[in-house]
Amino acid sequence: MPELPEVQTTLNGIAPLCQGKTIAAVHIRQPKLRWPIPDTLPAYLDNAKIQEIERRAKYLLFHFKRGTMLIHLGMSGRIRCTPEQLPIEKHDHVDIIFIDGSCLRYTDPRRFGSILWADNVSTHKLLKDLGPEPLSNDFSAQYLYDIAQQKHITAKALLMNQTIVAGLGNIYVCESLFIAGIHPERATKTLTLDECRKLIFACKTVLTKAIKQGGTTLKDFANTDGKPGYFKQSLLVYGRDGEPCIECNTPLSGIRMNQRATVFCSRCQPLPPRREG
DNA sequence: CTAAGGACCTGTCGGC
DNA sequence: TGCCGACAGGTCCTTA
Repeated sequence: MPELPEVQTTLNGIAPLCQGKTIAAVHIRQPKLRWPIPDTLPAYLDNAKIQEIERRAKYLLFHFKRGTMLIHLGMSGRIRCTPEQLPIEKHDHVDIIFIDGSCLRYTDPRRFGSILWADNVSTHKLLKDLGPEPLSNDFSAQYLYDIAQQKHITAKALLMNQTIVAGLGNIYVCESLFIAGIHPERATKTLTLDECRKLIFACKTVLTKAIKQGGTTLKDFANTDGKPGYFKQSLLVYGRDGEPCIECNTPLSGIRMNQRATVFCSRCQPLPPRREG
């Protein structure tokens, strides 16, 4: 469940339940995630109190006095916080038990997620090059336009690149490009400032709505409170290739870009807007 | 720099 | 019912 809205939904769900709590025990049943969970993690967490939890891009940051635990959910990661330790099921890789008996549990079938420690978040390898938060004012039309001018990449790659804007993924990029009327293969050099305005607006709108609806739940279930995300029913193009465009009825096109499903409307998102004369 | 591909994993679904 | 390939919300790393 991993783009920004899903991570934000996770944060909203767990923060009230574990912020301020002190850790009594850490159980690591499977340390082999995207990277191995550091051997030193349990020692860092032992008897430590969670001061604050925040989200940066698709990472959850658990701040302690001694440093920060980073959690990335990868493709299939999930976190729940329950009043007590529930029976352990397949893929429940890590439990963090608090002194009041409640349990923060990390579950991840594909194990593309990661749990790491950072002494200093601002210099951590995985975080230091992240671009601005898409919902912040730093993610502006002028900012995007300036970068678009410098790059020889496609519009889709522009928004997928976490060093340019941090938090979008395959679903929300497809959705944003559609709302902005920009073809995913459009060369960023040809984007106008006005088109960048549209893109910025589209990204912010989609993310905000998705967060409001608790994110997108594709297959399986649930967030931290057991409810699914309801944004799936609001998806305009993702997962709908071959189906009619909601704007013009043209069957949506499905292509692969960098081995990722890409869906768009060839009429609402025309390719070379033509080039000049 | 950019593009493209592999790598890391498990589960599910469609086709034969 | 079983097997096989394709595909799934990510992203790092290596190779052209």
